[in-house]
Amino acid sequence: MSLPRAKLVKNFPGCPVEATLTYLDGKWKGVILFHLMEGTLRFNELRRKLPAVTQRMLTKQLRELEESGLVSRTVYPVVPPRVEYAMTPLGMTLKPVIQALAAWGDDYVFCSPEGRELRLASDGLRAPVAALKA
Amino acid sequence: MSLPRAKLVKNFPGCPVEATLTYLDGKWKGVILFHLMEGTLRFNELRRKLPAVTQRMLTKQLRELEESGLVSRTVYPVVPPRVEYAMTPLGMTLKPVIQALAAWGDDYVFCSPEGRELRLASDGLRAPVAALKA
DNA sequence: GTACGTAGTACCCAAAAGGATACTGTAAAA
DNA sequence: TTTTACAGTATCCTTTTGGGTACTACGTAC
Repeated sequence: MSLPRAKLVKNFPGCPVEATLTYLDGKWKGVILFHLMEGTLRFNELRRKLPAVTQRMLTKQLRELEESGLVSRTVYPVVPPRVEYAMTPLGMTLKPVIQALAAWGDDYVFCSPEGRELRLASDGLRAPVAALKA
Repeated sequence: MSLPRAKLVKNFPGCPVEATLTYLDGKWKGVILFHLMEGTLRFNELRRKLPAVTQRMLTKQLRELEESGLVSRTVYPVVPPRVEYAMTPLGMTLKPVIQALAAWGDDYVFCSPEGRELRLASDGLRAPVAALKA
């Protein structure tokens, strides 16, 4: 439809940040995009990369990503079935975003040794504070 | 506790991307951070910037951001009450992330003229495709 | 003396998100 | 002949998230 690229986003009940987060929202979308950035994957390949996800959830998240146009789904009519998931060109434009998210996570988020709990580098952000000046 | 900055994140049931998203997750956190990046705001100032948020939700989201250590809350014991919210140094490290999210939102997310519905620039990403090669 | 602005809480409810489990059909491998 | 891998669905249930409304206290302005 060749919409004029009017930044109608300004009317969004929030801001461009929220707008983007809308598409990344969902428990597994971040990881999925992260892995697909590296290359096409089959359904069960993805599943193995996300040990904790259930089949149902993986399917759901992939369908949503597909509907957004960020990920493509290609079915090969063979048996056993072969379905490949890949980033679309539009999806690839998210690369800088995913990289920014990953970089921050690497620098500031830790798992407590015991379990699954996350924690921020709140202990004064010793080393990281340098990055602040840069 | 001066944890060695071991990247325990590698054990996270997802990846650094998910880890970061964990902290941005919540219907209003993105917008709040976006606005606080520009400077300290009082509770009702924020509220005016987010016409659609309810008092209860704004409070909740702010408390969560405070608990993460991304935002600080300063109470001035005067009457009427005065409470100021500001980014912490740790919160400020999110700036590149917020900027990346905002940039992508600006470029690729549109509101349909009618209403509140979001849509991606899926019509072939005409202009944006150039950015892909860069 | 009533209303207003400030920064919230408390309580209840609806909707959405996520999870557990079981089931499908085909072909090749064991 | 049973099992395995593949890529899912279907059904049900629990948890989380978000929203609506009413209430608070205090001091000032009208």
